Amino acid sequence: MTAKKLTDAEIGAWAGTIRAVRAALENVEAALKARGLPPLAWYDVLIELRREPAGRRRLSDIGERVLLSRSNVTRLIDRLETQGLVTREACADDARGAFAVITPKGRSLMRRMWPVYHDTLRACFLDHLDERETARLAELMRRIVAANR
Amino acid sequence: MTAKKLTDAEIGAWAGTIRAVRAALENVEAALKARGLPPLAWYDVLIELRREPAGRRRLSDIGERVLLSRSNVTRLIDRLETQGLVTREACADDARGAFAVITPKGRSLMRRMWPVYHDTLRACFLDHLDERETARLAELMRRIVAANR
DNA sequence: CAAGATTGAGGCTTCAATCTTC
DNA sequence: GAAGATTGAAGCCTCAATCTTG
Repeated sequence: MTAKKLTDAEIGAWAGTIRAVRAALENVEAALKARGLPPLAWYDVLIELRREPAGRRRLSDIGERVLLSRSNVTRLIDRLETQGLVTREACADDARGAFAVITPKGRSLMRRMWPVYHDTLRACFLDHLDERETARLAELMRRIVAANR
Repeated sequence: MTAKKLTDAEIGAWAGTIRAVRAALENVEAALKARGLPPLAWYDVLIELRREPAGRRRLSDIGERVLLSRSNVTRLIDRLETQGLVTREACADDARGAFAVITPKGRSLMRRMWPVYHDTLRACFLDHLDERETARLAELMRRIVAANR
């Protein structure tokens, strides 16, 4: 029978990371809402579309790439489509598939959301790390993500 | 007009941290579910009750302390109460308030959940950091959390 | 009026079932 | 049969309104 104990540093690393991410995300969501802007999850989808030269991506791709809410992509795209931020396009090679394509209105929304996202993320997270810590944190988290595949 | 750019390291630190936390949490939830155990949020509440000598805490306290889902505590406690994991108790000093009290069944559930939580957390997160990295990560995240108050 | 807690409504997520196409 | 996507049902979260007590 093993003890299954964690050290104080381990508890601090895990609980602290969760709390820090949550606090930053909550502040970003609050800042967006205060300006009448939609949730961060919308930005998260739109940016993945905008990364592509054609401004579009398969729905199945989106679910894998997105940072938040791996949830039902179909209905998330439904909501963006209702707002005119994306359109759906049939897929030529694979008739099962569908593309989501970012619209000019979608690109315009991103330009309004970015400053809010950027400023809040700096104030609530990035500004509290120096350059070396930022680089180390990135390396370390990349390692963990890579191990979880 | 400012550029509002982030460095690659900053993007990596932020996106990487979110992805790492999400991956670890998803793996923990999956491991619990695979063994027929309830979601981590339940453990998260129970442990806050068990920390107290009397095994109880005011509902308003719980919302502030819990790691995940700061959401509607009333209904979360409702679910735990339905399963016999906690009971509600009136508050003597303040008739507005209510306590949630962990039951023996609640303590027993925690003992079954902990090994799964522990092992998965190690495998998906903690084992990929050495001792120095763990300590630094804890310190750094503590700093960010403290700044967000 | 403020704080602690509960409730109803609406929105989002999750899960399983389904449909089409590969 | 497997993969991409959609749908219905059920559960959970969020928000505002409410009730009670300080």
